[in-house]
Amino acid sequence: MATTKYSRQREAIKEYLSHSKEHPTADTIYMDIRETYPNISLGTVYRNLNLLVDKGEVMKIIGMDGSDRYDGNTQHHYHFLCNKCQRVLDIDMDSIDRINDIANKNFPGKVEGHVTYFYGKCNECE
Amino acid sequence: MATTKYSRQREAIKEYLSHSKEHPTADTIYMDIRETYPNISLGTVYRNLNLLVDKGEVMKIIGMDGSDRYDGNTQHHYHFLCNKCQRVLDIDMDSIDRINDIANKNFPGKVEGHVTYFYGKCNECE
DNA sequence: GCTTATAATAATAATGATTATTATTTTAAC
DNA sequence: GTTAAAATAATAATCATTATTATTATAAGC
Repeated sequence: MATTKYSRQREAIKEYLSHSKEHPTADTIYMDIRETYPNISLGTVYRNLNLLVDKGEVMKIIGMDGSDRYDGNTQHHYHFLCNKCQRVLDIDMDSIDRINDIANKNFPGKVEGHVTYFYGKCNECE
Repeated sequence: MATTKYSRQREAIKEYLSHSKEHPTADTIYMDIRETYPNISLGTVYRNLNLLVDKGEVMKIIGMDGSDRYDGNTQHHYHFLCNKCQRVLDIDMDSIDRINDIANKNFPGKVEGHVTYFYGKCNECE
Protein backbone atom coordinates (compact mmCIF):
# COMPACT_ATOMS: atom_id res chain seq x y z
CA MET A 1 0.00 0.00 0.00
CA ALA A 2 2.26 2.77 -1.27
CA THR A 3 -0.11 5.72 -1.43
CA THR A 4 -3.40 6.10 0.38
CA LYS A 5 -6.34 6.79 -1.85
CA TYR A 6 -9.50 8.55 -0.84
CA SER A 7 -12.46 6.48 0.21
CA ARG A 8 -15.86 7.75 1.25
CA GLN A 9 -16.14 4.90 3.77
CA ARG A 10 -12.97 6.01 5.55
CA GLU A 11 -14.19 9.62 5.53
CA ALA A 12 -17.48 8.48 7.04
CA ILE A 13 -15.61 6.69 9.85
CA LYS A 14 -13.45 9.76 10.58
CA GLU A 15 -16.50 12.02 10.47
CA TYR A 16 -18.41 9.68 12.75
CA LEU A 17 -15.61 9.50 15.32
CA SER A 18 -14.99 13.23 15.29
CA HIS A 19 -18.54 13.80 16.49
CA SER A 20 -18.94 10.82 18.81
CA LYS A 21 -18.35 11.12 22.54
CA GLU A 22 -19.26 7.49 23.14
CA HIS A 23 -15.92 5.72 22.54
CA PRO A 24 -17.66 3.16 20.35
CA THR A 25 -16.54 -0.35 19.44
CA ALA A 26 -15.81 -1.29 15.82
CA ASP A 27 -19.15 -3.07 15.69
CA THR A 28 -21.08 -0.04 16.93
CA ILE A 29 -19.38 2.12 14.31
CA TYR A 30 -20.25 -0.47 11.68
CA MET A 31 -23.91 -0.60 12.71
CA ASP A 32 -24.27 3.18 12.75
CA ILE A 33 -22.48 3.87 9.47
CA ARG A 34 -24.68 1.28 7.79
CA GLU A 35 -27.52 3.77 8.16
CA THR A 36 -25.80 5.92 5.51
CA TYR A 37 -23.76 3.23 3.69
CA PRO A 38 -25.98 0.14 3.87
CA ASN A 39 -23.42 -2.21 2.33
CA ILE A 40 -20.24 -1.14 4.07
CA SER A 41 -18.42 -4.21 5.33
CA LEU A 42 -17.27 -4.83 8.89
CA GLY A 43 -13.84 -5.69 7.50
CA THR A 44 -13.66 -2.26 5.92
CA VAL A 45 -14.42 -0.66 9.28
CA TYR A 46 -11.67 -2.64 10.99
CA ARG A 47 -9.13 -2.01 8.25
CA ASN A 48 -9.75 1.72 8.22
CA LEU A 49 -9.76 2.00 11.99
CA ASN A 50 -6.35 0.32 12.12
CA LEU A 51 -5.13 2.58 9.33
CA LEU A 52 -6.34 5.70 11.12
CA VAL A 53 -4.78 4.54 14.39
CA ASP A 54 -1.46 3.98 12.57
CA LYS A 55 -1.67 7.47 11.08
CA GLY A 56 -2.36 8.86 14.56
CA GLU A 57 -5.71 10.32 13.56
CA VAL A 58 -7.68 8.08 15.87
CA MET A 59 -6.94 6.58 19.28
CA LYS A 60 -7.58 3.02 20.35
CA ILE A 61 -8.59 2.39 23.94
CA ILE A 62 -8.59 -1.09 25.43
CA GLY A 63 -11.26 -1.26 28.10
CA MET A 64 -10.86 -3.27 31.29
CA ASP A 65 -13.26 -5.83 29.84
CA GLY A 66 -10.80 -6.21 26.95
CA SER A 67 -13.04 -4.57 24.37
CA ASP A 68 -11.42 -2.30 21.79
CA ARG A 69 -12.91 1.17 21.61
CA TYR A 70 -12.08 4.11 19.39
CA ASP A 71 -11.76 7.81 20.11
CA GLY A 72 -11.57 10.59 17.52
CA ASN A 73 -9.88 12.90 20.01
CA THR A 74 -6.15 12.19 19.93
CA GLN A 75 -5.29 15.00 22.36
CA HIS A 76 -4.05 13.47 25.59
CA HIS A 77 -6.87 13.02 28.08
CA TYR A 78 -7.87 10.51 30.72
CA HIS A 79 -10.58 7.92 30.49
CA PHE A 80 -13.04 6.70 33.05
CA LEU A 81 -14.55 3.22 32.85
CA CYS A 82 -17.88 2.73 34.59
CA ASN A 83 -18.02 -0.61 36.40
CA LYS A 84 -21.77 -0.73 36.03
CA CYS A 85 -22.75 0.47 32.53
CA GLN A 86 -19.30 -0.30 31.02
CA ARG A 87 -19.24 3.07 29.26
CA VAL A 88 -16.00 4.91 28.64
CA LEU A 89 -16.13 8.60 29.59
CA ASP A 90 -13.61 11.42 29.47
CA ILE A 91 -12.02 13.06 32.50
CA ASP A 92 -10.82 16.60 31.93
CA MET A 93 -7.69 16.95 34.02
CA ASP A 94 -4.05 17.85 33.56
CA SER A 95 -1.56 15.19 32.53
CA ILE A 96 0.44 13.67 35.37
CA ASP A 97 3.59 13.01 33.37
CA ARG A 98 5.82 13.32 36.41
CA ILE A 99 4.86 9.76 37.32
CA ASN A 100 6.97 8.69 34.34
CA ASP A 101 9.98 10.17 36.12
CA ILE A 102 9.10 8.36 39.32
CA ALA A 103 8.76 5.10 37.40
CA ASN A 104 12.04 5.66 35.57
CA LYS A 105 13.89 6.03 38.87
CA ASN A 106 12.58 2.63 39.93
CA PHE A 107 13.03 0.69 36.71
CA PRO A 108 16.14 -0.46 34.85
CA GLY A 109 14.69 -0.03 31.30
CA LYS A 110 13.40 3.14 29.66
CA VAL A 111 9.90 4.27 30.62
CA GLU A 112 8.50 6.27 27.70
CA GLY A 113 4.97 6.83 28.86
CA HIS A 114 2.01 5.52 30.75
CA VAL A 115 -1.62 4.66 30.28
CA THR A 116 -4.02 5.34 33.12
CA TYR A 117 -7.65 4.39 33.34
CA PHE A 118 -9.84 5.47 36.20
CA TYR A 119 -12.76 3.35 37.23
CA GLY A 120 -15.74 3.52 39.54
CA LYS A 121 -19.35 4.55 39.00
CA CYS A 122 -20.42 7.29 36.62
CA ASN A 123 -22.91 9.88 37.87
CA GLU A 124 -25.79 8.18 36.06
CA CYS A 125 -25.08 4.84 37.74
CA GLU A 126 -24.49 6.18 41.24
CA MET B 1 -21.01 -24.56 42.49
CA ALA B 2 -21.78 -24.44 46.22
CA THR B 3 -18.53 -25.60 47.77
CA THR B 4 -15.12 -25.67 46.16
CA LYS B 5 -13.41 -29.03 46.17
CA TYR B 6 -9.70 -29.61 46.06
CA SER B 7 -8.09 -30.25 42.72
CA ARG B 8 -4.46 -30.95 42.08
CA GLN B 9 -4.68 -29.09 38.76
CA ARG B 10 -5.78 -25.90 40.51
CA GLU B 11 -3.03 -26.33 43.10
CA ALA B 12 -0.51 -26.72 40.30
CA ILE B 13 -1.71 -23.47 38.72
CA LYS B 14 -1.47 -21.59 42.04
CA GLU B 15 1.94 -23.07 42.72
CA TYR B 16 3.11 -22.18 39.23
CA LEU B 17 1.93 -18.58 39.47
CA SER B 18 3.36 -18.09 42.95
CA HIS B 19 6.82 -18.77 41.57
CA SER B 20 6.52 -17.16 38.15
CA LYS B 21 7.74 -13.63 37.53
CA GLU B 22 6.79 -13.77 33.86
CA HIS B 23 3.12 -12.72 33.93
CA PRO B 24 2.25 -15.64 31.66
CA THR B 25 -0.75 -16.06 29.41
CA ALA B 26 -3.25 -18.87 29.98
CA ASP B 27 -1.69 -20.75 27.11
CA THR B 28 1.83 -20.47 28.53
CA ILE B 29 0.59 -21.77 31.88
CA TYR B 30 -1.14 -24.62 30.07
CA MET B 31 1.98 -25.57 28.12
CA ASP B 32 4.22 -25.48 31.19
CA ILE B 33 1.89 -27.40 33.51
CA ARG B 34 1.54 -30.09 30.87
CA GLU B 35 5.12 -31.05 31.69
CA THR B 36 3.86 -32.37 35.05
CA TYR B 37 0.20 -33.07 34.16
CA PRO B 38 0.35 -34.19 30.53
CA ASN B 39 -3.41 -34.40 30.06
CA ILE B 40 -4.54 -31.22 31.78
CA SER B 41 -7.00 -29.40 29.53
CA LEU B 42 -6.74 -25.78 28.41
CA GLY B 43 -10.36 -25.31 29.53
CA THR B 44 -9.36 -26.39 33.03
CA VAL B 45 -6.61 -23.78 33.08
CA TYR B 46 -9.02 -21.03 32.03
CA ARG B 47 -11.74 -22.12 34.47
CA ASN B 48 -9.36 -22.23 37.41
CA LEU B 49 -7.68 -18.95 36.52
CA ASN B 50 -11.09 -17.25 36.49
CA LEU B 51 -11.95 -18.93 39.77
CA LEU B 52 -8.71 -17.78 41.39
CA VAL B 53 -9.19 -14.25 40.08
CA ASP B 54 -12.73 -14.22 41.54
CA LYS B 55 -11.37 -15.39 44.89
CA GLY B 56 -8.74 -12.65 44.74
CA GLU B 57 -5.84 -15.09 44.88
CA VAL B 58 -4.57 -14.20 41.44
CA MET B 59 -4.55 -11.00 39.43
CA LYS B 60 -5.47 -10.61 35.79
CA ILE B 61 -3.59 -8.04 33.73
CA ILE B 62 -4.79 -6.96 30.31
CA GLY B 63 -1.77 -6.02 28.22
CA MET B 64 -1.78 -3.23 25.66
CA ASP B 65 -1.89 -5.85 22.94
CA GLY B 66 -5.12 -7.09 24.52
CA SER B 67 -3.65 -10.35 25.78
CA ASP B 68 -4.71 -11.61 29.20
CA ARG B 69 -1.87 -12.30 31.58
CA TYR B 70 -1.88 -13.62 35.11
CA ASP B 71 0.06 -12.61 38.19
CA GLY B 72 0.31 -14.58 41.43
CA ASN B 73 1.25 -11.44 43.36
CA THR B 74 -1.98 -9.66 44.34
CA GLN B 75 -0.17 -6.97 46.34
CA HIS B 76 -0.57 -3.63 44.56
CA HIS B 77 2.31 -2.94 42.22
CA TYR B 78 2.85 -1.34 38.86
CA HIS B 79 3.42 -3.07 35.57
CA PHE B 80 5.65 -2.20 32.69
CA LEU B 81 4.91 -3.37 29.15
CA CYS B 82 7.84 -3.62 26.78
CA ASN B 83 6.96 -2.34 23.31
CA LYS B 84 9.54 -4.61 21.74
CA CYS B 85 9.46 -8.02 23.43
CA GLN B 86 5.88 -7.58 24.69
CA ARG B 87 6.87 -8.84 28.15
CA VAL B 88 5.17 -7.60 31.29
CA LEU B 89 7.56 -6.64 34.08
CA ASP B 90 7.09 -5.29 37.60
CA ILE B 91 8.01 -1.80 38.71
CA ASP B 92 8.72 -1.46 42.40
CA MET B 93 7.42 1.98 43.37
CA ASP B 94 4.98 3.49 45.83
CA SER B 95 1.32 3.74 44.93
CA ILE B 96 0.22 7.11 43.60
CA ASP B 97 -3.31 7.05 45.02
CA ARG B 98 -3.52 10.81 45.23
CA ILE B 99 -4.28 10.90 41.50
CA ASN B 100 -7.66 9.39 42.39
CA ASP B 101 -8.41 12.57 44.35
CA ILE B 102 -7.32 14.74 41.44
CA ALA B 103 -9.58 12.75 39.12
CA ASN B 104 -12.51 12.93 41.53
CA LYS B 105 -12.30 16.73 41.58
CA ASN B 106 -12.63 16.76 37.80
CA PHE B 107 -15.33 14.12 37.32
CA PRO B 108 -19.04 14.10 38.21
CA GLY B 109 -19.23 10.36 39.10
CA LYS B 110 -17.31 8.48 41.78
CA VAL B 111 -13.72 7.53 40.98
CA GLU B 112 -12.88 4.44 43.03
CA GLY B 113 -9.46 3.61 41.68
CA HIS B 114 -7.13 3.57 38.74
CA VAL B 115 -5.07 1.22 36.66
CA THR B 116 -1.75 2.43 35.33
CA TYR B 117 0.56 0.68 32.93
CA PHE B 118 3.94 2.05 32.01
CA TYR B 119 5.44 1.30 28.66
CA GLY B 120 8.70 1.74 26.80
CA LYS B 121 11.71 -0.51 26.32
CA CYS B 122 12.98 -2.93 28.94
CA ASN B 123 16.70 -2.97 29.70
CA GLU B 124 17.22 -6.10 27.60
CA CYS B 125 15.65 -4.50 24.53
CA GLU B 126 17.35 -1.12 24.82
C1' DG C 1 -13.52 -48.82 54.11
C1' DC C 2 -17.81 -48.44 51.07
C1' DT C 3 -21.68 -45.51 49.10
C1' DT C 4 -23.29 -41.63 47.38
C1' DA C 5 -23.80 -36.78 45.92
C1' DT C 6 -21.54 -33.24 43.83
C1' DA C 7 -17.67 -30.73 42.01
C1' DA C 8 -13.85 -30.96 38.70
C1' DT C 9 -11.95 -32.83 34.81
C1' DA C 10 -10.66 -33.88 29.70
C1' DA C 11 -12.12 -33.55 25.32
C1' DT C 12 -14.43 -31.17 22.24
C1' DA C 13 -17.70 -27.95 20.21
C1' DA C 14 -19.25 -23.26 20.07
C1' DT C 15 -18.71 -18.39 20.28
C1' DG C 16 -17.13 -13.77 19.36
C1' DA C 17 -13.84 -10.51 17.91
C1' DT C 18 -10.53 -9.64 14.56
C1' DT C 19 -7.78 -10.52 10.43
C1' DA C 20 -6.96 -12.56 5.81
C1' DT C 21 -8.45 -13.69 1.05
C1' DT C 22 -10.25 -12.67 -3.37
C1' DA C 23 -12.92 -11.12 -7.11
C1' DT C 24 -14.88 -6.65 -8.16
C1' DT C 25 -15.19 -1.68 -7.97
C1' DT C 26 -13.05 3.10 -7.17
C1' DT C 27 -9.69 6.27 -7.39
C1' DA C 28 -6.42 9.14 -9.63
C1' DA C 29 -2.37 9.60 -12.61
C1' DC C 30 -1.28 9.88 -17.45
C1' DG D 1 -10.74 7.88 -21.75
C1' DT D 2 -7.07 4.20 -20.33
C1' DT D 3 -4.85 2.04 -17.06
C1' DA D 4 -2.44 0.65 -12.70
C1' DA D 5 -2.93 0.61 -7.97
C1' DA D 6 -5.70 0.82 -3.92
C1' DA D 7 -10.15 0.01 -1.60
C1' DT D 8 -14.16 -2.40 -1.25
C1' DA D 9 -17.85 -6.18 -0.11
C1' DA D 10 -18.39 -10.66 0.89
C1' DT D 11 -16.73 -14.35 2.91
C1' DA D 12 -13.54 -17.58 5.00
C1' DA D 13 -10.01 -18.24 8.40
C1' DT D 14 -7.87 -17.50 12.80
C1' DC D 15 -7.27 -16.98 17.65
C1' DA D 16 -8.56 -16.55 22.39
C1' DT D 17 -11.99 -17.74 25.37
C1' DT D 18 -16.23 -19.97 27.03
C1' DA D 19 -19.75 -23.65 27.01
C1' DT D 20 -21.14 -28.56 26.84
C1' DT D 21 -21.05 -33.22 28.29
C1' DA D 22 -19.75 -37.69 29.59
C1' DT D 23 -16.36 -39.36 32.88
C1' DT D 24 -13.46 -39.08 37.03
C1' DA D 25 -12.09 -37.30 41.59
C1' DT D 26 -13.30 -35.50 46.03
C1' DA D 27 -15.27 -35.62 50.51
C1' DA D 28 -19.11 -36.40 53.55
C1' DG D 29 -22.11 -39.90 55.88
C1' DC D 30 -22.59 -44.36 57.14
